[in-house]
Amino acid sequence: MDHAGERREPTMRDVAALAKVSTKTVSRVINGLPGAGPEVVERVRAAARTLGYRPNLTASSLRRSDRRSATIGVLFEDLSNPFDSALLRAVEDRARHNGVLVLAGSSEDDHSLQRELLLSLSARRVDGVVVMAAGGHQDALQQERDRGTPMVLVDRPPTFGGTDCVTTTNRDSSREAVLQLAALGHRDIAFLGDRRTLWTSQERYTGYLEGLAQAGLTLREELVRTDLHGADLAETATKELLDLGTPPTALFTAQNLVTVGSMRVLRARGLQHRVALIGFDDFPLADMLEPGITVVRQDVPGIGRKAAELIFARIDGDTSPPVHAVVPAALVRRGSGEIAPSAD
Amino acid sequence: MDHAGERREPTMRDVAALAKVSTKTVSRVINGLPGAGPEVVERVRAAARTLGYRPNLTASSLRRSDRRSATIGVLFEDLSNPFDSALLRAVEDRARHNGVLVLAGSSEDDHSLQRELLLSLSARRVDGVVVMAAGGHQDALQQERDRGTPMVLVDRPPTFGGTDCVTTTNRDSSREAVLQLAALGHRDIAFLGDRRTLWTSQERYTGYLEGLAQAGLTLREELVRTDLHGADLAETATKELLDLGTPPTALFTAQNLVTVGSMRVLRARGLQHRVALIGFDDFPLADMLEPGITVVRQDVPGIGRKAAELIFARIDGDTSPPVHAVVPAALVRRGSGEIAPSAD
DNA sequence: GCCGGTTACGTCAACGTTGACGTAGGAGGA
DNA sequence: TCCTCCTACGTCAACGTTGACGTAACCGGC
Repeated sequence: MDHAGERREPTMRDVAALAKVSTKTVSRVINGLPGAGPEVVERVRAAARTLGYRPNLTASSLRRSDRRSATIGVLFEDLSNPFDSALLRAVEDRARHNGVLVLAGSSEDDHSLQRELLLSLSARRVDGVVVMAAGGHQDALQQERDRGTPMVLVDRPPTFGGTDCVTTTNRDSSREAVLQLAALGHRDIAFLGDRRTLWTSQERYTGYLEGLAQAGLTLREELVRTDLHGADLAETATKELLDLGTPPTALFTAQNLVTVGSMRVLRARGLQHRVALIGFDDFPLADMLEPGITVVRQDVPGIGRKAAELIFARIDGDTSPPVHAVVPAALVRRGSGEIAPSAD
Repeated sequence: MDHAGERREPTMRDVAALAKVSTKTVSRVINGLPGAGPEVVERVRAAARTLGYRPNLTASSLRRSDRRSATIGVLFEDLSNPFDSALLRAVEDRARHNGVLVLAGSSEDDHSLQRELLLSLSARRVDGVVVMAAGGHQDALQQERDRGTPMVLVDRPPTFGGTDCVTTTNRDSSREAVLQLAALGHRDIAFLGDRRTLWTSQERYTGYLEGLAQAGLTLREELVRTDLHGADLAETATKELLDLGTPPTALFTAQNLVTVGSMRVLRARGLQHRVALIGFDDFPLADMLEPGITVVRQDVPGIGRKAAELIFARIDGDTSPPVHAVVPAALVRRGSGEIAPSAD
């Protein structure tokens, strides 16, 4: 069954020898090109089958004129994050449809790691990359872009020009969330956000400010907590907020894991029915909690589809001006965002 | 900034010309091999920098004797499933550590799609593959294995010999779950499982049977529902079970999405505090529900690490006998599995 | 019978890189 | 002084494949 035998992999030459034709003819048959008679085709196919021949795409793409590797790179922050993995899946589906495979990596929001991964992708001559840009400078991204690699940024726009990008309605949806809380009578609405270096965090914060302003509320600086990377930091920050003399009556948590962290604290203190909560980013089972968690839901498959569409268009030579596609998010009301301020 | 100019990518030849050395010397410098004087090294580095040279790994691995592509393939069922994506991340971390990139694909539990993806990986000459075998026959997997591609199966063992594999304690943990329910006094314990073609489903079902037997309970065939692929089918099945003349007082849901489906129905009927529930596979926020969901938790990072460890050992030439590693799962008690049968 | 066109092949070089091997020059030892 | 060994390069071919181009055989039409 399993032979550890170190035999060479069969090549076109081997197939050609067995079928008594030239390698060029084998190439024609394998690639389904015309110029081979029916019986020769059958002979070559049979030879390939008996030898267990597999075409070598790396050799092929090295030689071919189009130089395609039929592979794209995907560089997200953390592939185990549900947002990232849903996005990956959407891109992958579209890629498969084009006969393209996906090289996937997690940058952990570290731009030096992102740079390394980008170089690795570049060394493998991927046809294009879909990137969730790490915070901080984007020199490596720009450099790669400038070398001519088709590139689409998702979730966060580039700090340099000339590159397609797909984001969601971060600011507008955040404003909407805050306005909804204000409409219920909340005056002390806290903002809990991820790293300030992230564009999405900034946008959502701006939306928060706009919401407050539009509702005629004044900003209480001490209700703003940022740089909460991960649920643990969010928990700590939420506790601090609730321990304030005049604690917030509503929380706007501007990221996935931050929402989870805040939820944990509210539940631990039995406040989940008293303090309103709206989170940015949906997550599984948000509807099954008590109360259900009101969230701003991004259209993740939509974003992924759009990003894939753009990257493949660019790969196919589309040279139209760069696009910044904005895929709308929607407020999903489930209860936690519909709690009015308590009367005490 | 962005020049669409169709200029050729610089190669070693270009660098060599600029640095006034031979391509072989450039190769030595790029690969950090000895045999180049310090000032030549500097000259070559400078030339590479000015030209924006990037080594071409495909050409390199074509020519090199070890033939490594520094790439492995990962073929899971659905990369957007939290179990799969956590596994992917664990494998990816270990791969990165070895300077290896990951080509990821979703087989959707369709063995003909899996075959196609496997051929794609093979054409790219990946150094090895980590596969969650699709249900049904595994001819394509075996064929690939027999060609000498290092392979590790995760979650489900191979139906053929000679291949490493990493699974969890499906049967033992399922038995333990059922015994816990029986110990609380439950006599009508339902089994809800995924596709019967899946080895994990079969194992968990066997564990369920063993649990019943060990507790001295007799199997009620009508309490067994299988082939529930996805939360929707699970919902329907759960409703049917609850509508029986003598409905079950406890549910053992043998997969992720099945658990979610059952939970939805229990909540919709207000039974979440009356009908006991233990699920196989943990999921995010299971602890924050009311009641918390008792689950059998697999050690996903552990499984991923082990799988990665095995595949890289094989790639590095380890020829010891094939291993079937079993990573223990643990019962996590959160409430839903600790509900005693109601007295009516 | 001859000519132009088409079909079905084959030959050859090249894609970018590296292994095998060659060589010039200097260092070091007897 | 001569020989050996080492260092720092260079030359060449080959990895598996395909683009460009060559060619022999055949077909149809006049």
